Amino acid sequence: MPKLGMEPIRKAALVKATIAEIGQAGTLDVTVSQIARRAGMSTALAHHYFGGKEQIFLAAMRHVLSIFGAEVRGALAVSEGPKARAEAIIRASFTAGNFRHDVISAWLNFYVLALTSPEAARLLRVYQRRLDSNLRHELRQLAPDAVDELTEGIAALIDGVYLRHALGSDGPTPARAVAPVLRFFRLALQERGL
Amino acid sequence: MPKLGMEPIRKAALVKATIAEIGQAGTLDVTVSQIARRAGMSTALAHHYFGGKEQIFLAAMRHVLSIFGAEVRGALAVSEGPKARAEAIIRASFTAGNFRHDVISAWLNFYVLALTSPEAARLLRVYQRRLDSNLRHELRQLAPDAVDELTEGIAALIDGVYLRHALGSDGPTPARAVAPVLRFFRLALQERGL
DNA sequence: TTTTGTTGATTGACGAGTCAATTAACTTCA
DNA sequence: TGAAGTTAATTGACTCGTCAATCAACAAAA
Repeated sequence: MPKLGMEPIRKAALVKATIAEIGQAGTLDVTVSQIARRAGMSTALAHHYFGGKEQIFLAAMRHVLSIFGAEVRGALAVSEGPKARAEAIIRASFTAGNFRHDVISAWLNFYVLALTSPEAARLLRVYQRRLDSNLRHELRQLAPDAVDELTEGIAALIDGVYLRHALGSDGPTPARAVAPVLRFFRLALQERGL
Repeated sequence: MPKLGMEPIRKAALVKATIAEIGQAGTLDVTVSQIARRAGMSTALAHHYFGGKEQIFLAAMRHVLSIFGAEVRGALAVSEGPKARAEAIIRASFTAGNFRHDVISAWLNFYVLALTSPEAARLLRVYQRRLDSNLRHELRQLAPDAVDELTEGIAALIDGVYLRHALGSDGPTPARAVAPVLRFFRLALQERGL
């Protein structure tokens, strides 16, 4: 049975299983053995590859973050002009994928983890900064004198709307979620005659 | 030691200890015995009064929520006119108390818990609805045709800004946090010539 | 003496991490 | 080519710790 080159395959399977398991449990309170079982291997092997539970979680979070980053880059690649590009960034935060139950679970638990795990806090800051600087780059070209305000407002709105929809009683509705953010953005531009 | 009428005192002590303990741990992963010890009693007694761990947490959350509700009512009581009252509601979400480390911790963990505990989800919805209807009541008098948009935007902005400041690298700064929300509010009014 | 308050001790379950041992695939060199 | 040696993959069984919950029993008040 032992084939060579299994490491990346197994690691990927564990990451995927971790996200699924956290999604199903709604908590970080999932056992290594649950994760390992879902990924089709023994607990010992999970430990062998990742070293410990927290490192499994962090790998899973890095994965979610990297997908998100790719989506943003993808959206930017096909958008021209600062206004369209800013809107693309906003939209990327509200794709259907980001509203999958397990992804929501991962995000919320990630926030909590960031309260205590320095490594998680670092990762989170990377995400925040990237969103910030992406937005800022476009907004500077639209309203140089109000970049800070606008960036702060839009970034916060994104997080807030996401949170409300993720936790809302009526399930997540990606399409409806973007609306308020875009409205704010356009209102702000309009006010400046753009 | 056994004095009568201990129940409310013990319960209050446990609630307070729970919040403190969650704050220190940053997680809901605190043991009943840690809580009980901090509250100055045995684990058995904690179980005796609350029945179980989850019920202790929920009591703690109800407490945080009720304090928050009281603050909003207090702020409303001294504000006249829809504009001032709306601003009062906004400001109430950003009092120093809400940015205490342990309260932040409680909130984030509460969000996570709401993903799986129906009772927690119910409580959360109570909070969300109250904020919504409070805002809506004032906004209707300012801009009847845009109540929905405005309420949604402001509520989301409150949550988002709170989240960002709670998790931001530079510690929470209540004063700076309100600014973007008030800015948005005033901008929206101004746009409507109010 | 019944009710309320209180605890130490115990139980039963579960979980993270470790280890020794097994298997298969690759490598080397006689 | 094929025997001997090396390394990656993999696991079952085990350790050690922890924790929620229960219980039997004691103390004080009413």
